[in-house]
Amino acid sequence: MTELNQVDNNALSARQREILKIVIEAYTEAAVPVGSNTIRHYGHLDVSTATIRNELVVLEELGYLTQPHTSAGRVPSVKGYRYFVECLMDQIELPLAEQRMIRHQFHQLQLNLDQWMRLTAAILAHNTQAASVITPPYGKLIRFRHLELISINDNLVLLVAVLQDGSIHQEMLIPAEPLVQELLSQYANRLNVLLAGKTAGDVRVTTPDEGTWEPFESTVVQCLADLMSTSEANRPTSFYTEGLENMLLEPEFTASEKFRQVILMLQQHSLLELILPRVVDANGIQIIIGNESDTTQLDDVSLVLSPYGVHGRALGMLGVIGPMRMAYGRAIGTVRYMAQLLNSLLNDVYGGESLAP
Amino acid sequence: MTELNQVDNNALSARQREILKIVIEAYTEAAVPVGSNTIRHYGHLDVSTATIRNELVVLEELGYLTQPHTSAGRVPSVKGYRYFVECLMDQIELPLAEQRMIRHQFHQLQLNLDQWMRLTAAILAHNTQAASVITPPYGKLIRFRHLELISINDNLVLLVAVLQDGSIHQEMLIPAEPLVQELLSQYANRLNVLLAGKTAGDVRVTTPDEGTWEPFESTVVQCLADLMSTSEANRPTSFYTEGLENMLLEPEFTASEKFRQVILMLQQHSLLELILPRVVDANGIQIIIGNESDTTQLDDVSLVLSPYGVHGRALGMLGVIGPMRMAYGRAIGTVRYMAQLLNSLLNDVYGGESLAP
DNA sequence: GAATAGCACTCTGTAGTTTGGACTGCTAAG
DNA sequence: CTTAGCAGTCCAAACTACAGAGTGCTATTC
Repeated sequence: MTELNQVDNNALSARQREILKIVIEAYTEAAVPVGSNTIRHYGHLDVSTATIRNELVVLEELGYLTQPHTSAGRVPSVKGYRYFVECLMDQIELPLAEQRMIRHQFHQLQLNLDQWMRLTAAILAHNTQAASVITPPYGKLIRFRHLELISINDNLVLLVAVLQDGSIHQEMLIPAEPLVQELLSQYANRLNVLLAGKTAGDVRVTTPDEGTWEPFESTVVQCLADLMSTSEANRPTSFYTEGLENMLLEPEFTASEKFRQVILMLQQHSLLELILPRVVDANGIQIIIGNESDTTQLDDVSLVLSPYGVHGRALGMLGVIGPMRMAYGRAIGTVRYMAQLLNSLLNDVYGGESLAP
Repeated sequence: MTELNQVDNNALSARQREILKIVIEAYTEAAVPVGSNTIRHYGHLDVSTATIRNELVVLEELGYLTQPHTSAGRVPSVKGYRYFVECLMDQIELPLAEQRMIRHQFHQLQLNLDQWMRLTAAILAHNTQAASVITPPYGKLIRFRHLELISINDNLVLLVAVLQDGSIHQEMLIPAEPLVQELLSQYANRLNVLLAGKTAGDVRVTTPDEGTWEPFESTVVQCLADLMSTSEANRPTSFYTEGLENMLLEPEFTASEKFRQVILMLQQHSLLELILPRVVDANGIQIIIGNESDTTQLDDVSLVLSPYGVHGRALGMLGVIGPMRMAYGRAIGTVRYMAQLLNSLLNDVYGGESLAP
């Protein structure tokens, strides 16, 4: 058995894996470097501390652990965390009672994506004691579905556009001359027929069956096309965050400079530019630990993120941001459940065939 | 001259005012208790430090200054700041060049309240190096203006409602049985005629001229009334914040616990419940310094807030949150300008007579 | 050869002490 | 009223001493 493990130089023995797991779990709890004594008592390991120390040296040489200084305990490295989440971690599913409670909270809401997102953010933050993040779902190649033109006053028209990913957009337009509601409704009808099911590009080049657009119709088409391409430009303009205050409770962030980087990153939306595409293109949960991302801004945090949405049509991202020593098991369980829940909610609502191209 | 001041025991002599002003300005800059020596050089005061010290004792006895400990310099008290903003402060108007630049940024946006609010928050935060806050404007007694019903799919109808304060609301409804768009449009027309100009309460009790509502019409009326009363419940559900990271740069917030309180307060929306009514009911800029508010959560910060909106119809709040030693002059100048700017933008758009009841 | 007991060594964090400096308040003189 | 001078207070930074936690190594046991 043991020999088998030693054939492959990079493989860890069962005992080494056990020790690595204990180090990570203990460090996650206490945020203090873990020494051989702690390890021995934590997991009822029946070997002496000297033996454990020998193994620690090996684990350190292999890069799974680091030592802040001689004569301190060990701290997991990024490589250590990575190995942990891939091979050692106990998968935690959200307890059924909790699942039921969460579903209950959702059923008390109306059919409003915004409210769903807020609740999701709140639950994620509360459940993981970390900061949470959620973007709205956005489509890749969105088709037009329906528009309305509403006269607000003589100088102002409200354009409401519904796209096939279920998103709703509103924009104010200023007509060159006052237009009565009746005329606006005519325009809307004509446009609805002509543009139905078209993509942004097609919308832009559409012309009427005969004659040309009225000036205001041109404005509307132009605005609609812009709005659709922006939506496609794979960057939701906003996202919700909750639970930032949780991070301030962690010892590694009381130093405030690291925390400041996190806040900055959230406010600059660099998360969206850098991480979102990666999460949405993957399928399943993405775990990004410390410097595995390409930004130094994220060097001191870990992310557990999942795509969600109506598959093939509109995808968003949700997840949590926490210290590298976050409770990955719990975080993953919660993120996975929330993503599934939103998936099914969205599919119930927007998933009917009638939305298909 | 001097005697005149001394007649009233509570009035400060010109020199005392000068000294108080210097203390506050120096403390605002350096965040370090201010001693008699600093005062002498800061303002080219032509008296000895001993004289200044005598005056400091008086100012302290009157409650304008405090001493962190014997043999430290003086720090302004809440009363001191209050006197400063009311009597001593140099009013700063935003430089014209800056005003122009800001207007320019706004003109590049579309007619979209959301975008205006974001830009405002960004400008406020950047300009004052503090955190900024802005709520949407909300009405007190809102009247119905227009609605549209849009069929999303067989089981889903989108209700878009425009109210007379210019706000737009959307809600998803599930009809008991599938309804075609044509029928929905009929419903919408009928409702638009019957409900035009009504308040939430009136909407709720409206019945058709003859017969009764169709079941789905009832649903719509119900939903509309709910939505309008929520809007009136004088609590915007959301607001924007920017520049939180600025606060972390201030020495008083690196201690993180105070900062945590600020974040908590923002996320719990207690700002809305506690402060918003007070700001909106007042007219003009409100300055709240430290414990002048009723929440201990705000004890360590100051707020400079202003109402904005279409007067008598829809009001919101905007402003900044910073340390008590914030640069009040600059903050007030910026807040005032942004409020005026939004006022005029909103009035241009929503202010036409056609919106009047 | 793997596991272990024992021991010397290293490093940190904390508590106690010292010292320099920045102020103040008071007093007496201008 | 103003000011120079001075003694006294308090803090913050620097230094020292020390206990505690933990390691790595070596000699020994199984």
